[in-house]
Amino acid sequence: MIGENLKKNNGRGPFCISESLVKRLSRYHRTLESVAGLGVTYIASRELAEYNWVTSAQVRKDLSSFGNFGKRGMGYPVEGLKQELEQILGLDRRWSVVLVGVGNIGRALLAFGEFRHRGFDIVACFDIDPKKIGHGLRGIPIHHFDDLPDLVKQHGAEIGIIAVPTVSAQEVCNRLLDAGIRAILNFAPVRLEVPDGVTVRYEDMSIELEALSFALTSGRSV
Amino acid sequence: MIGENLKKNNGRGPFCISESLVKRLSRYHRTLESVAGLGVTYIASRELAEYNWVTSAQVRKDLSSFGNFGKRGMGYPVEGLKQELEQILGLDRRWSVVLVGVGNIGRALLAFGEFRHRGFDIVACFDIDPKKIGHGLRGIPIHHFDDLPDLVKQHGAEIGIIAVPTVSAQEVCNRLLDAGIRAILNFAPVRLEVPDGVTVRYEDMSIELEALSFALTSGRSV
DNA sequence: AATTGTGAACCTCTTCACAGCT
DNA sequence: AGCTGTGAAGAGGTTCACAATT
Repeated sequence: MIGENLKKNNGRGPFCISESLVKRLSRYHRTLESVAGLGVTYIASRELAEYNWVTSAQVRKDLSSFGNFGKRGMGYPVEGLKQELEQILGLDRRWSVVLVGVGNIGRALLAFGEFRHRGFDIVACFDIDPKKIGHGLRGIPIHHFDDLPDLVKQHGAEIGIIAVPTVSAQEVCNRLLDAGIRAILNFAPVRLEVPDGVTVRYEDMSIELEALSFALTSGRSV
Repeated sequence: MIGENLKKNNGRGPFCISESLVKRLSRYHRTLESVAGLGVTYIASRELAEYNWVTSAQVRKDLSSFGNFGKRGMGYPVEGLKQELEQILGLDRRWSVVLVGVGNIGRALLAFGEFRHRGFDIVACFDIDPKKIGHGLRGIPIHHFDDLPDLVKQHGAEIGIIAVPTVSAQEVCNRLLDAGIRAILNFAPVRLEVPDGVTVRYEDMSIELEALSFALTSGRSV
């Protein structure tokens, strides 16, 4: 969905980037993190490609939509490219995240240390069940959902995670938008209605298992 | 990646189905489950489309790759189509799943009741940490990883979930393949090397947060 | 000699538009 | 009249292949 050459519209404009491109950039970034640890200073598109199961042309095209980061004959400078990707992806800072719904998924996400490690801090979580309020999990307090706006403002949170039952997801989404949240990770298996300028990503683990079920049943790979 | 009309190759052949098509079929199935509960008997492609944020042509094309399930002038029979999709997706049975790695993600998945609800039973889990062995979680025993082959056979498990650190993922994958597993859900952020006929799905929650980070940083939607 | 950056070709998936049923 | 099923057209994303550069 790249409308035009992004280099000519750097950081501006309403251009839509394909989901797959952003995911690939994230993976390139991880690869760079790990090879940087090994002392590698330059990496060719071919190597970056092998690690991520894409073609080298894909890597070059992906990177070239954001700038000319490589040196012909040498490849890409590992540290430099890593930093460029961090700027592009917004990984050169930490993000405050609020979590709504402390049921099975919610608790699982709180236990999942990887988010913090990747720069995303769950600063507060919310539920409507009075029995859950107050009992902090892993040092993160559980608040009543009504206190959402205050706490979002207080923590400067910019990302919301929805981990409530499907029927409540849209309502929770609306409240998050009211509180100023513009980016949502939704674990409820339902499409959310949001205005322009708000990004929603969907995480649906059951659907991945169903894809495996399909593959085993049909004998086709997916 | 639909090679040819699937109706003419029904259930046979090495045809590859696009990831997005399978996911849409799963969503259609869920929609049918919920409208079936409301007593609706026929549903038009337009309605099915609205629930899932796709076009009605997309719905018709998707379904028509597997058969002629609709009645012109009326739409699709809810119950009939639901059953067809269950057959196509392999959701007309239960699946036995083994989970490898009882760290944060592993425990989270065990706590996540949705899998069982959708027909996937985690029948055994595995770890290499002797301190964890034996202590069952939610009635599911934790075995030593060495016992994997026996228990896979014993339970007739066909799906494996990998929830171990990145460095061990490929090794665990190989052992799962040795044990006869042909479908894997991998939570480690690394591409797995597998032979033809094996399906791997990747689940990477951090990458979704990074996509949100990108959207907020760049002002572009994803 | 090696590797990037990129226009063009290619391929896959989505949407259009309408013939064909009910 | 209403809706499906589908060939054709369109859009978007990927790969090819080569000129440009170090």
